[in-house]
Amino acid sequence: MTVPPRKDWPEPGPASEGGALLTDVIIATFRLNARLMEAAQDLAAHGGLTAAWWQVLGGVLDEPRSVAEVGRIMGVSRQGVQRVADLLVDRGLAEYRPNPAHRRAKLLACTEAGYWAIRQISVAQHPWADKLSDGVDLDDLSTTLATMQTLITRLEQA
Amino acid sequence: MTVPPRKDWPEPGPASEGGALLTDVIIATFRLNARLMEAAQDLAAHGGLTAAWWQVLGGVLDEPRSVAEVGRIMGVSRQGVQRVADLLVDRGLAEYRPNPAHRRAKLLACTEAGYWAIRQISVAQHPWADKLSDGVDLDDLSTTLATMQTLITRLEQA
DNA sequence: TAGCTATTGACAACATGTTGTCGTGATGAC
DNA sequence: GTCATCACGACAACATGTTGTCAATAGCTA
Repeated sequence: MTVPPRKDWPEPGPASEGGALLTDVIIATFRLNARLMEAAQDLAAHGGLTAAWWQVLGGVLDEPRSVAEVGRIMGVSRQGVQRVADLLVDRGLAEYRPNPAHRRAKLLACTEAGYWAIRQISVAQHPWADKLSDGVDLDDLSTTLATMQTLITRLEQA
Repeated sequence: MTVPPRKDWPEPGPASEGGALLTDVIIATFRLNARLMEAAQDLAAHGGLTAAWWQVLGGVLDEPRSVAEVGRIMGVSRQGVQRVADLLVDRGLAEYRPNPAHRRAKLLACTEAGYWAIRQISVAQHPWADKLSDGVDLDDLSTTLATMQTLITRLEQA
């Protein structure tokens, strides 16, 4: 899924100065998210994956998990994870293993081919992240992170 | 489309300090985007719209535009806009008008019902934006906006 | 043990958005 | 004026993710 940039988000300018600034931050968030998802697609392609496959495979890198568990971790419905997981198993990037704790809920595990694909991606990702952040003021980056997390916390409380 | 929060985005930590901070900013961007989209859905519901409908309708608030033009403005394929536009016309929130410059490419225009729906949304949106930004340091918000825009610019250049 | 409840996977329907193809209409070069 | 090219809408196929429903399974409680 791709979230496109919103040029004409219909904002009848909020009264407060903060509200006005926030509006621009919201628009920037949408645009930045779209660009980052594009970049994620490009990076994932280095391992022969899509961003969605990368995400699911990333959820079982450290240890095998049930499909529903991966869904919970990522905040996605288990049905969506299920479809991707079946595709990954189809292509040999992951496999289902018997779950000693639950007969029906098999465990999804990353195969050697899966780890290889992830490794290919990280090789491309490393310089990408360094290059993107190069020259950006560290304090500014910290402030940005803290502010975004403040907004996230407020939105999640409601 | 909803972009879910990534708890386990597979990052083999970049070497530079900036790269590491950037990784957290990226994760925060995904989470914030997801929360904002949820909020947009809630706000849009106040006008009986979905976020996608709101977005398309917002693209023709100031003046009628062809479907392809709206798609370009929003960075979405014209086919996606077309589907939503047909739905909006179906429900009387928008209408097609003859295009003097192109016989086939009708102009999508907002109807009175459409403007009313948008108005309903803005009534709910106004206090929402003020409340979300209330108490957040204005300088921090400015820094956040500038930093995000820097990242966007870099990503769009490549 | 028996039964209730929550979790899980399977399946279907749908929403949103993308890409590809095709025919029509507009535009510019000659 | 004619023709090549491009823009646009229509249609189909597909990708991704959601919700709803159902049956099987685990776990808890009486």
